[in-house]
Amino acid sequence: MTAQGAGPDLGPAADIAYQSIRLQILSGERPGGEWLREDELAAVLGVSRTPVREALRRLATEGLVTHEPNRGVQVHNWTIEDLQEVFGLRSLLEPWACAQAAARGQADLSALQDLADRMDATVDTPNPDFEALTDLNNRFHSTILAASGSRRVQSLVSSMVDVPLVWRTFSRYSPQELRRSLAHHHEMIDALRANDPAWAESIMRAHVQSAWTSTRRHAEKAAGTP
Amino acid sequence: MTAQGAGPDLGPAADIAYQSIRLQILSGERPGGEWLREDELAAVLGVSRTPVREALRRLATEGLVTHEPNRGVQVHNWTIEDLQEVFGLRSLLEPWACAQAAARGQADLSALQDLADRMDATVDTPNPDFEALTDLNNRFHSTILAASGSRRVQSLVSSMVDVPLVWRTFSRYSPQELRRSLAHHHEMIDALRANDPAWAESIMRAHVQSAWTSTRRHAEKAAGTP
DNA sequence: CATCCATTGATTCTATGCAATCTGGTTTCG
DNA sequence: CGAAACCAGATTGCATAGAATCAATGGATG
Repeated sequence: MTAQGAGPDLGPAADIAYQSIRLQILSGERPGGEWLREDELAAVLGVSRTPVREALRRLATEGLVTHEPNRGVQVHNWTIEDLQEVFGLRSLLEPWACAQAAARGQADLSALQDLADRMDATVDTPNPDFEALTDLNNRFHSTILAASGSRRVQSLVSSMVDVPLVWRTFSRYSPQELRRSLAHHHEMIDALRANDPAWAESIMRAHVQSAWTSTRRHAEKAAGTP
Repeated sequence: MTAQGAGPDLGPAADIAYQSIRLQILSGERPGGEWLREDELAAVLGVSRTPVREALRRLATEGLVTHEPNRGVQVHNWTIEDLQEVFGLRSLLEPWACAQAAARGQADLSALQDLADRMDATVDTPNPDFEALTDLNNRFHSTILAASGSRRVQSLVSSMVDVPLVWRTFSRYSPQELRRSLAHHHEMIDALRANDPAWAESIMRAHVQSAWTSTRRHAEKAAGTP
């Protein structure tokens, strides 16, 4: 379960629809290109079409699905160019947010430390739980974004961070990449504690860039063998 | 009339509702803090509540209104901190997009030249039409964003650029600021023509930052005398 | 007199029915 | 035989009615 940081603030039924459809897409249950019919989703989820429509519109603004007027919505087909675009923006926004957080000095360092430690512990098991790892990672990044003091950048990034979740799963990381990623987290905490914006920004950028390299390699390999 | 670059892709009624409500907010007809009742808007606009709801949800994601569950939506009250946040993000995203456009070299230079020239002509009249100027300016920035090749950054910025329109009106610019702003536009075209990403990025950042300084001065003065 | 609770009014949220629109296949005409 | 018009099916878009929820008011009670 990927606990989302920014609550959708919708009604109960619309919230159910949003969360369920989003999860079905992220889990790969609804592959790219598939048409999402309002009727079918409403029946499956046990709600009416109205909240389903709201959820779909929201997912469209987040880029998870594309909405064609009078046609319907289909789940977005992710190309390498899409991933490059998303990581390009993340590598711009997240470092900036991290620098802001360092400058303000209001980051919840103990929470970050806790999350980083728990990620260490999760990796140090025989069969790491990559879902739990992803969840902890999301919460780590969310906490930093929250500390930036900009609600806008928070919602902007959080709508992008889980988008390539199908690709950027930790299970594809090499042990070396995994260790490096966790080390980045600890270094970020140190940079924040030192109130050093430049440091915080740099290490976050390195973090995102390295993730992009891993993801690209994975995506290119997958594109070669469809 | 502020022609929006990215079409909302909604139905006819929902589109009408979106455009109308958005304009009423931007024009100041609906002041900050006012509650937007679905019934009243539907009656005024001559459509049903359903498309009005869609429009409101969209405006909420764009930050023009805030949506409180089971309470309704009210138009956002803009603080100086909000403006700072928006300009901070613009000064991050727009220069990046400009650099991307310069690197790709696919910008529609003739269109940009035309827009910049028309802005010059508009300013060179006895009583400049500031609305037309704002429209041309929006289209100039939109064109550059489109040339960046990233649809995401395009929609991200376009949802922020017209937000503080009540504040960032050219009518508050001094003649010197106005000339400088127009000069920036021409310099951007030169940088794009030279395929010089660093130059393009720098001049765009200067452009946004100078706009922020003008806006801040105006906003602070207005805050002092409510 | 202050506080708590119930009731009321207004508004959003959900459900459902109808109209508008698009796709695909069939027919008809040149 | 090819192409354009057309009809049928399905799906979205819109409208409206009922259900759920919240703030506010008034009265009862300690």
